[in-house]
Amino acid sequence: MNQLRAQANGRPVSSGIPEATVARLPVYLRALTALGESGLRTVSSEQLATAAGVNSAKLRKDLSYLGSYGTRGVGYDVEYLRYQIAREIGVNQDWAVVIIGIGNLGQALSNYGGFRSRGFRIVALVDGDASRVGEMHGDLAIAHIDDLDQVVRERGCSIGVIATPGDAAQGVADRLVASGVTSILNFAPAVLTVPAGVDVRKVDLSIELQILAYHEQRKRPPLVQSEEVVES
Amino acid sequence: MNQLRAQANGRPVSSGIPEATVARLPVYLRALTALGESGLRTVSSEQLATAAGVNSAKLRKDLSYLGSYGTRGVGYDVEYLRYQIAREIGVNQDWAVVIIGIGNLGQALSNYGGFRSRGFRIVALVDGDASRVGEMHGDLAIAHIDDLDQVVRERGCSIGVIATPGDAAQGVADRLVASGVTSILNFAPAVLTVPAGVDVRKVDLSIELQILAYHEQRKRPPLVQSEEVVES
DNA sequence: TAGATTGTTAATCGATTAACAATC
DNA sequence: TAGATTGTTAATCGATTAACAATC
Repeated sequence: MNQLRAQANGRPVSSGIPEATVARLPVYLRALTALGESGLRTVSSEQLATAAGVNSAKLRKDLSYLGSYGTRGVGYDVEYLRYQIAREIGVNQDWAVVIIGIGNLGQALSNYGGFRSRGFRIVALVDGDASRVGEMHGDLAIAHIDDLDQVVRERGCSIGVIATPGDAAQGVADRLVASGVTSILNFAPAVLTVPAGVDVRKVDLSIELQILAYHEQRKRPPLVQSEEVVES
Repeated sequence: MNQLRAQANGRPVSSGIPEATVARLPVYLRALTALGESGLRTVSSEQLATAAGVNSAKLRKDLSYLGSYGTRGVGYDVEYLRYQIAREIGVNQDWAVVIIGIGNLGQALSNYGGFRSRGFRIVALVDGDASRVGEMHGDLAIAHIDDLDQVVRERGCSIGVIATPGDAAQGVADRLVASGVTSILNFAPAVLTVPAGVDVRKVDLSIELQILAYHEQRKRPPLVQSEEVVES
C-alpha cells in the first residue's frame, strides 16, 4: 500500500509523508499554536481536528506519519506536538525569502507581518525597473534583477516569490533557478517550466475566483443561459 | 465508478465534473486565450497540454467531462473550445465581488487589473475602521462593515473576498453569509466555519511557504538538525 | 486509403473514512 | 478495573495514466 521505509527508530522517513498530509501540517501547526496560547495543555484528536477544520480520523492518520506522539486515553501534549510538527515542516529555523516584482502585491507581501512568526524572513526585494532601485520598503532597499545572483548568494535566500506580471514570470524563474534557488512561490498568472528538483507552488487569484464562480453558477443559475451552440 | 447522470443531449450534467477537473479548467482557459491571441486556430491535446503544464491524457479526460468538442485526427478549434470552457466555468458573464479588509493586501487586490478580463468586477470595498469610510481607491469609496448588507444587495455581490487579519475573519464570514453571499475567498489565516451550501476557498501564503520549506529542508538538510527530543 | 488525433476504457495509484484493537 | 482515546487496518472513493479503438 504505502512503501514507507523505516528508520532505526521505527519512524517512517520524512520523504514518505503523503503530499496531502504535508499540505495539512501547517494548518495543524497554526491550530496548536492558537490552542497553546489560549492556555490549553492537552488536546484530543477530536478537539484539534475541529480547530483545524478536518475530521479526527484524517488528523490521526496524518499524525501517524510523523510518529507516535499521543497518549492513548489522554490525547496530545499541545506544546510537544507543536514542536514536533514545526520540526517536521522545517520552521524551527528561519528561511530567507526574496520577493521579485515590487508592485502592489509585492509590497503587500513585504509588509505582511505574519511570515516572521511562521519561519520566514523576507531579506531582499528585487525589481526589473532600474529607476526603482534603492527605493526603501521598511528596512529593505529594492535591488535590480541583474544583481539577483549576488543578492541570493549574500543573503542566503532559499525561497523566491514571484510577484511580477505574467509575461515576466518565466524569465524571473529562469534567473532564480540559475542563482541556485530551488523553491519558488509563483503569484504570476503563468505556467512555469523549471528543471527537476525545483519546487514551484502557484497562487492564482483569478483561478480561485473562477472555481468559486463555477459552483456559484450552479447554485444560482443565471437568468439567461444559452444552451444553443454554433458549430464551428 | 463515476455516477455521471446524463442530459438528453448525452452530455454529463455540470455537477458531475470532478473537483480536480474544475480546478484545471481555468488553466486551460488561460492557455487557450493566449494561444488564440498568438493567432493559432487549431490546437492538439498535446500542444494545449504542454501550454497548460499537464499531460495530454489528463487534458483529454478533463475535456471529455464537458462534451465532445474536438475532431479526431485534427484537434480542437481554439476559439470554440475557449468559449465552451468559459461557459462551463461561468465567466461569460461578469461576477460582482466585494473585498472586505482594505489593508495592504486588500488594496493590492482592488488594484489588480487582471480580474476584469477574467469575469470578475470588484464593485465594493468594505472595512471595519470607521475612520477610513469614504477613502477612495480608484473609483470605489470604502464602505463600513455595518453597511455590508446594503452594499451586497445594491451592487449584487455574489463573491466576497476576506482580506482582514485572522481574528476578524470569522465575524466577517458570518456577516457575508447573513447578507446572502454564498462564495467566499479567504486570505486571512483562519479556519472558517460556514453553513452547508456556502463555498469557501482559502489562499494562505504562510502555508504555501511552509509546504515549500518542508521540501526544501529535504533537499538541503540544515547544518544542525537535532534528533534528540525532550520528553514532555 | 494512410496518418493523425480524439474520446474512452481499464488499470493503477493515492487519499479518505469508519471501525476497532491496543493501551493509557 | 472502567472509560477514554490513540494508532492502525481495511474498505472505499476519487484522480491519474497508458493504451487503443474509433474516426476524422
